[in-house]
Amino acid sequence: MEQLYKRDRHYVAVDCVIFGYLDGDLKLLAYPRAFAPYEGGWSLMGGFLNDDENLDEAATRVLELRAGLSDIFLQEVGCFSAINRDTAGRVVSVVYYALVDVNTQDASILDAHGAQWFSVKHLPDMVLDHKQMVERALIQLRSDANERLLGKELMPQYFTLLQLRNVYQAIFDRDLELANFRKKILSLDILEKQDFKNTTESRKGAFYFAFKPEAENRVLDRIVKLN
Amino acid sequence: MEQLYKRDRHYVAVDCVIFGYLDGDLKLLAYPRAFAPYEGGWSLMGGFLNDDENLDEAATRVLELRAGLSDIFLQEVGCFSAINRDTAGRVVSVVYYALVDVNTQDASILDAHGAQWFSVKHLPDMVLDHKQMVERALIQLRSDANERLLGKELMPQYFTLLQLRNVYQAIFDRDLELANFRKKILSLDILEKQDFKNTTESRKGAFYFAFKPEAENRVLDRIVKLN
DNA sequence: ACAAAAGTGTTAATTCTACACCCATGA
DNA sequence: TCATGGGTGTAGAATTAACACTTTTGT
Repeated sequence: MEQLYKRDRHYVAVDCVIFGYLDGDLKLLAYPRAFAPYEGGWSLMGGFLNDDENLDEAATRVLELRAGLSDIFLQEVGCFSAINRDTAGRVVSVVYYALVDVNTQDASILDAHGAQWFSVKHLPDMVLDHKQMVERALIQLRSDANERLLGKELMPQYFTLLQLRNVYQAIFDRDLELANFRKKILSLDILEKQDFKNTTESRKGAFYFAFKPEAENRVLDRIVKLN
Repeated sequence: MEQLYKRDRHYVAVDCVIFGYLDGDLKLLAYPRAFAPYEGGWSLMGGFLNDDENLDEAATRVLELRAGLSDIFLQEVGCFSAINRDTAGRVVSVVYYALVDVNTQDASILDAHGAQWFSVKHLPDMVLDHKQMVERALIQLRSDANERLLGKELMPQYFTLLQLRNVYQAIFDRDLELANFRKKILSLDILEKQDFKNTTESRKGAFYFAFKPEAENRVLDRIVKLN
């Protein structure tokens, strides 16, 4: 082994881009930074990597302990490592995005930290390079959503196809024909129709669907066509 | 700022999955590890991150100084951070893949390190978690190649459409109809036909093409259909 | 009965696929 | 002229896109 002790060591952080779905569009959860410099500036939830955990575990811990979000879908986005990206010292940050169902999470713990949801279409100014992190996370999310049928994580266990379409519209920020979206999604053979309906949004009622457990992570060719 | 000095610090490494195209298939460049443990085991080219460089710079430096490869296309793949992934200590590794044109690189410096090209279809056993790194890099490469028209980096400046198809066949490890590939690629409006031909591979000669400089990084919907 | 959302059907346009076929050239 | 890739054309299948239409049910 090369002599490790002669090498530079670095602070390694994780920063979490927390996405949620609310009121028809995709939201980012941002926190007012609790310490100087830039105290009070909008910031991602983050924390430092410890010796006794890997990066996934660190991100999970940060979300659970510091944001009160548990059992969350997490996906690595990439590293931000510019030398002066953090004014307080050299920190290599690994960005994750998280998808949370806004309704099943405890709002009080978010309020306690002063957290706020922002539409990704109107992001606030953010501390350090956090806005670039959000932008890269969004690109990654779209790419993933195109080949994986996400949405499970943003929605309740049972949902209607209209609700799923609305989530996809929010993720891609574009209109998707409902009739065609239905046919496309159903042809993927990934959802299971339930025998009960959601009647809160219409007289007729829309059948609920749920993800087939096995099919959850199947890689698909393409869900929404770009261009 | 939180008190950085109370946090754990970590060795951060970059490991480079070097892909090349040769004899009709995609190759990986592997090196015999020069130090214990696992001395002599096949390994990726890697190195540690210094305080005065970012990760891209570290990867570039490693390729240049240690592998003799300059002016190389590099793409981040992701982090490997399992606590015991490196038996000599806790090292967080960031994986990159590199695409190199085998013919324009100096073979002697590779030989000097005992480097060898392996077909990605028959990878050797590798040290630590390097084989998983290669597998993730390959997934990333395929995904990128599908939306970016890579190949520029694996081939000479001027190339025929047959050569480009052969590279794509190697990347995706599957046959692609030449006639349909031609039409698809040309419809993307990304290549510029030259007015001279390659006559080494046929009597008739095939026109050379080159990438349009502006279009280089355009994001495309999909180049090869999966399934 | 009617309004409103759920869900189905239909058609045209586009893209994919699999071939057949013609072209240019050196030997 | 013939063998060999280079390059084009085309027909059928599959997918996509746009929009019309039918169904259900609370009021």
